[in-house]
Amino acid sequence: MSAEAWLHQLQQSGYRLTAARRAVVETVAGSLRAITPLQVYDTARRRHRGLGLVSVYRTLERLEELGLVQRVHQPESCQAFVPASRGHQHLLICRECGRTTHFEGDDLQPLIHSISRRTGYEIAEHWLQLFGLCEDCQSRGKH
Amino acid sequence: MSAEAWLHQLQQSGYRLTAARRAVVETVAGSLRAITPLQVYDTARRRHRGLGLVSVYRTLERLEELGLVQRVHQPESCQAFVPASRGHQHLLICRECGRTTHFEGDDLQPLIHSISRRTGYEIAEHWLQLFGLCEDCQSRGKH
DNA sequence: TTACTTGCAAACGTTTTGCACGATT
DNA sequence: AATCGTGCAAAACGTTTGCAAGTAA
Repeated sequence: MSAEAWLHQLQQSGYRLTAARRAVVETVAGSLRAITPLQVYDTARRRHRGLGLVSVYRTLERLEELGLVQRVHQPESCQAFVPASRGHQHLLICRECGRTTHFEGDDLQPLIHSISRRTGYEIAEHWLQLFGLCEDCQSRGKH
Repeated sequence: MSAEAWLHQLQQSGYRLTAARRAVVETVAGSLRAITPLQVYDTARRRHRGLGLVSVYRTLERLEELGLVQRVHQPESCQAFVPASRGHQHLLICRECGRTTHFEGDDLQPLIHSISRRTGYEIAEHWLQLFGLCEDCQSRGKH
């Protein structure tokens, strides 16, 4: 989804369109990689000089509420965000560059049912994440 | 695995057995729930009054290196630890009380291969986590 | 005796909050 | 004009580091 669509959705939700929000949205909506608030700040500042780090946090929070971004959990840190997928998808993350790709999960329902029956847990949610190297980082490593 | 076995393994790995380590190990090894360093500190202090929070962090770090504990990533926070499973297992976590259960993953290899082929990523690791309510918390909720 | 380990205090990096000013609607 | 949003500064967290004193081997 494009930055414009995100901005539109923010506005539809009763939020005002400001230079700070535009800068953050335009930075994150276009990102293929998981980026941290500080990285967003550094990049978005090129679009809006006066941007404060606080506004990055506040905008990311709103975008997360609206389901437009999601936090990416990784072994080393859980501070980065990527544009969210529509519907339930799983994440494939490059350990090197943070590039993320969404994919449709195989049908995990049979497994989930079986675990639920076996353990007595009522299962509400699941995360499936794959970590590896994207094509670019593979070839970069071979040089 | 028991606290004794953990202590033994620490010693085998060249670490000294101290009151601080004993207190932390005895607290974490017996835990069925994911607990944070601060929770470990509060609990372990009952066993060893002079314990410092710093030693909790340092001991958890060692235990993680030795593969005796693992960090649990959850939507709200990624600070908690549980005793690790032997071999590759997946986690089932109670959203309410943090109780964790390990389970053998279904065979995800076919899925992983197919994603790898489709995306060009070289996949090195995967996480599968289920979130829900354990039996105790389900019945507690019904009262 | 030696080297490792400790707890304290201070430093750190990240995230949140209070607030007066500024901007959007 | 009214409210919402901003950036700054400061506070609040969780975690790490430097260090002198204490302890296991």
